[in-house]
Amino acid sequence: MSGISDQRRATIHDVARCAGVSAATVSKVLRGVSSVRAENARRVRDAVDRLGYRMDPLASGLRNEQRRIIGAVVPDLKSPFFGALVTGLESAAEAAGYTMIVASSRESETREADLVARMSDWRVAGTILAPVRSESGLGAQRMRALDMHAVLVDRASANDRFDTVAADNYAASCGVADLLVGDGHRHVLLHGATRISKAVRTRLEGFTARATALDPRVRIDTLLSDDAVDVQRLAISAYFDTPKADARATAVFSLSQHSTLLVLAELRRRAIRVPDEVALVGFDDAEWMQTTWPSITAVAQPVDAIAERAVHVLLARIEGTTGGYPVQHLEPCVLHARQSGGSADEPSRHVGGG
Amino acid sequence: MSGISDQRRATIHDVARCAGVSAATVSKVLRGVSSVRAENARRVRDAVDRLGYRMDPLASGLRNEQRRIIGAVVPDLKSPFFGALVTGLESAAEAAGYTMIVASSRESETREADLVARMSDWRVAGTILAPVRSESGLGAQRMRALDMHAVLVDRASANDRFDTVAADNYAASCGVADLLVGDGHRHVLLHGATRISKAVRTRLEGFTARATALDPRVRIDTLLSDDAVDVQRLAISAYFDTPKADARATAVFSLSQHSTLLVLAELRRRAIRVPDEVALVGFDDAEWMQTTWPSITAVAQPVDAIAERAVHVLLARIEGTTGGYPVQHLEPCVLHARQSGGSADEPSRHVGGG
DNA sequence: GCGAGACGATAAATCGGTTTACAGCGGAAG
DNA sequence: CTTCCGCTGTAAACCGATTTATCGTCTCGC
Repeated sequence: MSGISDQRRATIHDVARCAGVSAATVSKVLRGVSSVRAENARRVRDAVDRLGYRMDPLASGLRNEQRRIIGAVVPDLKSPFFGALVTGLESAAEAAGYTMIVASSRESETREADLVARMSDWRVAGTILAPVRSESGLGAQRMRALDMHAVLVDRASANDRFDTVAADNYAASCGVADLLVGDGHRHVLLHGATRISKAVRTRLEGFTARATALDPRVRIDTLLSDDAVDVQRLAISAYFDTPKADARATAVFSLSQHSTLLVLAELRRRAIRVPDEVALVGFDDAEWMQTTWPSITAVAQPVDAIAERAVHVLLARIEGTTGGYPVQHLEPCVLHARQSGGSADEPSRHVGGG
Repeated sequence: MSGISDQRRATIHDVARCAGVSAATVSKVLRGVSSVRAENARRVRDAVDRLGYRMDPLASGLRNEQRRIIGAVVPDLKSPFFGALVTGLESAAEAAGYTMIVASSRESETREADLVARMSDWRVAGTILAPVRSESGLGAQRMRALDMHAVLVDRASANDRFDTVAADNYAASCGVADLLVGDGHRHVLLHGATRISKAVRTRLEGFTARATALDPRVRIDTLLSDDAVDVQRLAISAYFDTPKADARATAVFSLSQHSTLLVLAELRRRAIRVPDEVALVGFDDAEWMQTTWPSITAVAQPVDAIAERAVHVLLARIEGTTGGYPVQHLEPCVLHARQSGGSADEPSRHVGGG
């Protein structure tokens, strides 16, 4: 409050006095507990309106062991993926009457562990953690030690202590294999430009397994690194430098958004026609991929579904309605077939799920 | 807490008992107040370590009028700009010993006003609002009514009640005019694809004023709309359809990131060479703009500077070290001259500031 | 008419800290 | 020797809600 207008906020006692009842009665009315005479309830509501009373959510939770707060820790708020995730989490939490506290670990595991501890300081009812590395990283360890309610999201697979929610990377990559191999490609380049997280590894495995199953003769090259952009660019360039056309892939499956961008730029610079000479399918969709020309065929992660599922699973744990062992949830991705993938006119379709 | 391990968290009273002093003394030690004998301070710190005590930030603030919390309300967490902004705000707030509570208004003004009120419920020390529309929108009105400490960022210009912090859109656009007109362009298309916010209008005005000042004969076309993508695409296409080459612009200044993408895609589809036939400069930089080919000349907004400034200005108000009228802060942008702008070999340079 | 039970309301305890008012103590000044 | 002051430390009040224990009242059944 900025000094000038010096009227204190109304407290529950002010409301009680104004309505001629006790604070306990006001509390009951406000939280919808029965056992209040209709007449008194009305007077309380009148007083609330007249005084413009609003409950202090902090004081409200003070006496309870847990507060109606859900913590969220994500590695990076700049990325549209986590931005969308947080937005979804916020909606779902709000719908359930919880406030969200968001913090970014900025891809640092020690910071992640700190933030988890800070969430515990706030006596959050539960925490949703998108780990920097994996389900067994520092943050998850800390949560285990602090015996917190939590759900691991995105960069996490099955865990023996916490529920997990993630995109079905494996199935989605199988879907990409179906598309490319089904389209006649027998030589594919898998390109990964980010740190090799569990998610990226799973994508690689899914594609390889399915492609090999479809046709054992399929040839798969891989180009993985998390070097600087220039180095990676050179690597891609070198790959496509090969004189014999049959020595290089006819399709690229890029395993992350960043990777898609890099490959695309390099193909353009070399004036390789997409998809005629080389088809391109990317993991992780982005708005610009519909807008470029050619538009980019990509796997869209079900970020809203992940967010909603994560909150629901967490709330179930908090309320104790689920018991027993933790569950691994996989949400189906959607493959948006656009121009760069080759075979056009194919509708978007769901791939995988669990 | 998940039930099994049933040891309550240590409270300040536990620490006091363990150290053989009173809770008040522990409180003093913890908050670095002097007037505690060195011997006692040591014993308190020992007890804190032994018990693993951590303060409850909620209970801590309960007695004070304000709590060490800063609220942030942004229109959209999915956008990298606001994601980066929030990350910066979080860092700065944390460095000052505050916790941040972030909420997304999802481009809705009524929701914005709701969130502001909710921040006030939390007794935040101050709020940083990136308004959906402008400095006179519903959120700012509510903050005024609630007499809150606040700073408006990004989509806001001078306000008679709150300090504001934003990128220096005007000066940056002047810089773009310098670049393009200086490069010989005498016919420029200004393209805006998003809702016409105050920021976009300012960019337009800055460019027009400077370009006209440099050479009164400069011709400026404008294409502004917030229609659906397809409609906009058609509009751009139509613009470049003109048969006479001298009837169309030789350079495009796109006023938002989305707009840059749209224009770029359309130029590509029509196989118009960038920058040879048409130069392109965009407002708002993105990672992909360095990676595409040609790379995109763009104005980078000083998001970290904005965040840091916003927090510092807010803290100054909270602590009452600034008085008098609110101040409008403009942070200088950086123009990254890359390939699409034409004249290469020019280093990035700061444009504007205040 | 009386005890039991249901119902509504409230005073008081509680949560975990901070702040205030005051007390004890030792040294310096008068 | 007394007084006064500054320095430490503590008990108690306080913040704004929830929850508990208690109490009065009314009704019902016997």
